Amino acid sequence: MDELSRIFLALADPTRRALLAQLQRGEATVTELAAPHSISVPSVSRHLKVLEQAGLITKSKSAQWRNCRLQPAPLQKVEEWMRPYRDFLSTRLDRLDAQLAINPDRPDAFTELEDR
Amino acid sequence: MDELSRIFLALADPTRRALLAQLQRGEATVTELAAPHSISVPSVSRHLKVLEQAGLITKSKSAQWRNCRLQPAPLQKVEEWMRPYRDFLSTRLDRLDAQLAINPDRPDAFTELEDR
DNA sequence: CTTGTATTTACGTTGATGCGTAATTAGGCT
DNA sequence: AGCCTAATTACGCATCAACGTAAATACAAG
Repeated sequence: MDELSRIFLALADPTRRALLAQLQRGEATVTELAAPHSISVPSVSRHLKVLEQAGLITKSKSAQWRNCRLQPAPLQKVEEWMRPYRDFLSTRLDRLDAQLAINPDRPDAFTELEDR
Repeated sequence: MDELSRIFLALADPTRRALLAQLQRGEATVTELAAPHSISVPSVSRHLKVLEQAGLITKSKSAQWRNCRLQPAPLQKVEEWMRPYRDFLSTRLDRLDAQLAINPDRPDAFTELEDR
């Protein structure tokens, strides 16, 4: 399992994305994070483990509490992976818009023209 | 299954990301997309179905061929989802303010935020 | 040392995922 | 019609993901 797959898989769950959203407000313990959810605390703990193994969060222990904190690196990796697509799709859309202004009946006649 | 989960789940597979990378070069049929991979054509067809249901590609049929093409909307949705995280993680002062708003009585709870 | 709290791990179940092979649908061609 | 190619769907199988309950671990305080 490569790193990007771990990151995307971690993000592919609404509960885990909600946990990340909670952590935007600052650090939080496991029970604090579990409170707004209807699922059990062990389930939240497992979700946090997935997020941790994806590098999206880190846990620092003080006594029996684990303070969870957001980490920026994985999301930066996602940005890097997306960059060529954003460049490609933006230029492609621009050219498609231009083509639609000229030939509104054949928007797909433009596809093979693009080589990068 | 919400839309973002479908998108992230579709991206959480190396084969599917490789298929998207191939489509950066333009349209391609199913067999063309399957050629560089060691898996079977039906498996690639199923992967493409996942990508299609996530909105990442569309298929236009001409005769018995399906021309697959990249679609920008889902990746833009991912960008939108990531934006608040990028803003949050970029500046340390924001984190400090957020932490003070949540835990005004425990100023030492965010001392770890100052490293890095 | 015992109790209470926070968290993780174990266990069993359920549903989803990924794969290859085989069968099926669909279109073009002679 | 018959045949060939492209693509999807059906089937069986193995693996993995998510959940709750229950047990286990870790730590602080009485």
